Parts: sequence; C-alpha cells; structure tokens
Amino acid sequence: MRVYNTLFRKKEEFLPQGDEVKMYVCGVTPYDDSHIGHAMSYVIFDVIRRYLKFRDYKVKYVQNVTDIDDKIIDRANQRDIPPAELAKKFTDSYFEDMDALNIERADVYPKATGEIAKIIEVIQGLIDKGFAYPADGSVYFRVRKDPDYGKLSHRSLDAMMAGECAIGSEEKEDPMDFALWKASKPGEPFWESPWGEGRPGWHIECSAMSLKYLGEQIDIHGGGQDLIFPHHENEIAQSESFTGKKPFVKYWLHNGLVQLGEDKMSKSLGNLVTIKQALTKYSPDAIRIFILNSHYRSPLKYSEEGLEAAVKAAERLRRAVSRDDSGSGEAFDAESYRKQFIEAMDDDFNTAQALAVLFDLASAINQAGDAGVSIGQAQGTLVSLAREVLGLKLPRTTYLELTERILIRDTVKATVIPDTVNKRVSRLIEERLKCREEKKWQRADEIRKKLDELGVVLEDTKAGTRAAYKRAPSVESLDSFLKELGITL
RNA sequence: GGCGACGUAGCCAAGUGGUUAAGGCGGGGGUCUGCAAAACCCCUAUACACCGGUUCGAAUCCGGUCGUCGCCUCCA
Repeated sequence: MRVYNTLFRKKEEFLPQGDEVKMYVCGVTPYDDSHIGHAMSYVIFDVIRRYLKFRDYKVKYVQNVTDIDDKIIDRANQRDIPPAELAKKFTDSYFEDMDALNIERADVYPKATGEIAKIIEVIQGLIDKGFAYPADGSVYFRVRKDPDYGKLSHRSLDAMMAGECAIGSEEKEDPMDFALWKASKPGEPFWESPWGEGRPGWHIECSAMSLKYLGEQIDIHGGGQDLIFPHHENEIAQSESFTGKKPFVKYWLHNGLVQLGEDKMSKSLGNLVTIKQALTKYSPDAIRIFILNSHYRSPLKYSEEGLEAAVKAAERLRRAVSRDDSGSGEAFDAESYRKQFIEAMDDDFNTAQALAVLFDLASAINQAGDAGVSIGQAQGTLVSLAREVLGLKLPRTTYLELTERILIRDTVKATVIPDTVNKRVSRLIEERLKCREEKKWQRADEIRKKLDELGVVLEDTKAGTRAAYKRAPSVESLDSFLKELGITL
C-alpha cells in the first residue's frame, strides 16, 4: 500500500509503527451546520479507515471537537445563549450528518473543554523546556526555537515574514509566535491555569489529545489542505518539542477542498451548501459517490449536475446488485474485479479508479445475468466492496408483493409508504394491467404517466409490474386521479 | 510578493514514458417491449491549455507562456 505524504510530497510505502494504526483527523468547530466540505473530508477519512480495516489493520481513530474558540463565543453572543449550549447544538448536528452519510464513528471524540488538564500539562512542559513563554496571562510558542518549523508546509519563517505581515500582539517576542493559551477577556468562558484565567489556543488541543489517546508518535494525521498551515505545522512544533520525539506523525494526509463556483466553500466566505441541504435532494450514496469519484487530494467542484450524475450512478450499482439471479450453470467469477479494486485502493486510495472497477463489475454482472449465467456470487462481491470499503448503503431492492402480479419497492430514503398509499397505487396498477390485457394502451399509458408524475415509476417485467417510489405520493392526489378515471377502491 | 496545485471528450473525472487514453453523466443509433422503463450492443477526444526542449518514443519528464484555484489570517 502506498500513501501520499504531505511531509515529503511523495507517495510512500505504508508501514505503521505498531500493531495498531494510530489515526487522528482534525474535527470540527461546532458553531454552525457542517457543509459539503466537511462531508468530503470525513467521507474520505472514513473510507481510508474502512480500507485499512479491510486490509486487516487494527485502527484506532481519534477525532477532536473544538468546542471552545472565538467563533463559538461570537456566535453564542449573537444568539444570546451560552457558548457551551451552541457548541452542543452543532456538535449534535454534526453527528446527525455523519450518521446520515454512513460515516463510522471514531473511537474517541475528545472535546477541547474536556481536556483542559492535559492541555495545561503540555503547555507547562513546553514552558519548562524553553519552547514557550507566558506573557500577559497568555502563553505563546517560540517558533524560532524550533529548527524544523515550516517542514510540513515547506516554508521558512523568513519567507513568511517577508511576505505578509504576521499579525502580532505586542506581548509576543516574535510576530510568528502563536498562542497556546489565551487570557480570557471579561465575559468570556475561562478555565483556571497557572497563568491565570483563560482558554486553550486552537492548535494545542490536537497535540494534547493525540498524545493522550494515541501516544507520542502516531501513524496518520489527516485533515483538509487548509489546515496544513498554520494548524498542522504548529501541531508538529508543539508535539515534537514537548516529547522530544520525531516524527510526531509518520504520514500526513490532506484532502483537497470543495469549491463552489470559483471559490473554496467555506464558512468564512459564506458560500456553502450544508450537508442537511444536500441530503434533502440527494441520497447519502449519491453524495459519497460524488465525493469518491475524484481523487481525494484534488479540489472538488460542487455542482448540481455532478450530484445528479452521482444519483444515476448509485442507481446503476443498486440495480446491478438487486437484479434477480435466475441464472444457472457455472457462477460468474468476480475475483479479477476484486483484485483490481484492491490494486486501485492500494495506490493512495484511488477511489475514482476503484469505483470505475465497480461500474465495470456491475456491467459484467448485467451481461452475465442477461446471458443466464449465475451472478449471485459476483453481486455479493460488488456489495461487500461497496459497503465495507466505500461505505455505500446500496440498498438491495426488496419487492413487496401487493398481489401476485404487482411488486412494489421503496427506494425513498427512510420513508415508509403508508398502507393507504400502497392500496391506492396498487389499485391503479391493477387497473393498468387490466387495460393492457384488453389492449387499451392509451389508458394504460395514461396511468403509467400519471403515476410517474406522482413519484411512482413502473416497469413491466416477466415477473409482473414493478413499482418503485421515487417519493411518496399524497393520498389526495391519488384519490383525485382515481376519481378522474372513475375507479372506486 | 513567497509557497503549492491544477488545466484530459458536451459535463464530471482516472491515467503521470511505450499496445485501440478508465469510469460516471449526457447525446445518437440498434436489440428487447404493445409502447415504455431497465438491461444489452454499436457510435460519441482526428495526440490530453499553448509554445519549445529531452527521448527511439510524452497527456505523462524539463523550461517558458496563458488561465484557474489553494495556503501565507479563522476554516475540513
């Protein structure tokens, strides 16, 4: 397995340091609903973790929640609620989104506010070693003290200084020094510390948590490319200075950023689509396919067309695994596809390539099925790779037998079609079947067309008419159509 | 200004030195069907931004040009 390491800007053989892969991914600051950019990052690291497990690695996955920072305080003040309440609300919202997207929960989700003791311990250690200094109730990291500073983002302090002005508070020794502990202003939440009342800086929590939950040296640290500098650079400085052990992280993995139009989708630019908004229009599978269909290190352009294409693509896979296996004789062997899939994923998690293999397999399954070859085993391979590794749900169609000739399936996400609706729909389908027998094609087609408009798609097969709900029609609309046709239930 | 990434068919997007340039969506034709839908078959890039170079050979390496984006401040 090869992975691209931001630290060396090249792909390297993946060799974890111990029996268990230690994986840390930067989590959210919960002051608003999560957007598609978050979806991209967490879907990707979910797939990476799933794939590691698929390849028989044990994985311990930690993700932080930055539940105290300036943004949270500002937003809470705007809404006139306590910062903790705001953070709780959007942390819950985050988990709802993650669950909806079928992202497996991390092993631990430490919160900044829950790790103050460890944070203080690390800061004190850095002061003791001369890497940090208190000033005016705050504590800063002395970047000039760390000779490696800049190794991840590949920039030098002097170059950074020469470029833009680093914004410095007067009490800093060097404008590039960053805060480990921030003295609290009046009215802000605070915790007691050896340096007075205050709260942790943003970067220190990740160093503290990863140290506490994963140890001094970890295998994978992930996040969006926008975190490379300064966040991850600072984490390295803190952790390696504190423990004296290098490297803090063996493989740094960064995903590309989602763009909306020409710009990066971000909270600060305000050009975002939330996960909740996207989920009202697109299935979780479609969203995952949209994300996984391009390489994780490339920027992803958000587009409705892209999502629509992904909806169709998801449907294609779902149909291939759902079709009846009426074949006989020797089974279709999907082993070569499985190998290709693994080969693709082994190469820096090339999910686009891996998906292409699954589409090829779907195609092969359809061909084999049409030819009367047994496809059950191949369908099993497709389903297991898609579900286990890519985290797709790929619900196998189940047909509800309303009558012996009418089969209804429900593809509407988490929607239970009420009996009242099923009853009316099946009555209409019965009517259409009758019309077809009597060769009243016009009336039959009218029923099919109207049902389609109401959200029910019909397909005539040898086994009978199959009905799929795209969405649940209202009883009223069905009743009015029944009345129009002069049919009583 | 410094650092980095990208520019492949109508759209999205793999491929990063060598047979006919993946896959998805869309489009055209056909098989099946009463008609559809689904599925299947065929077609849909005259060399991959442009220019120059290295090489027996480049979309793939090097240099330049143009364009787009990201980071350098909070951000997945």
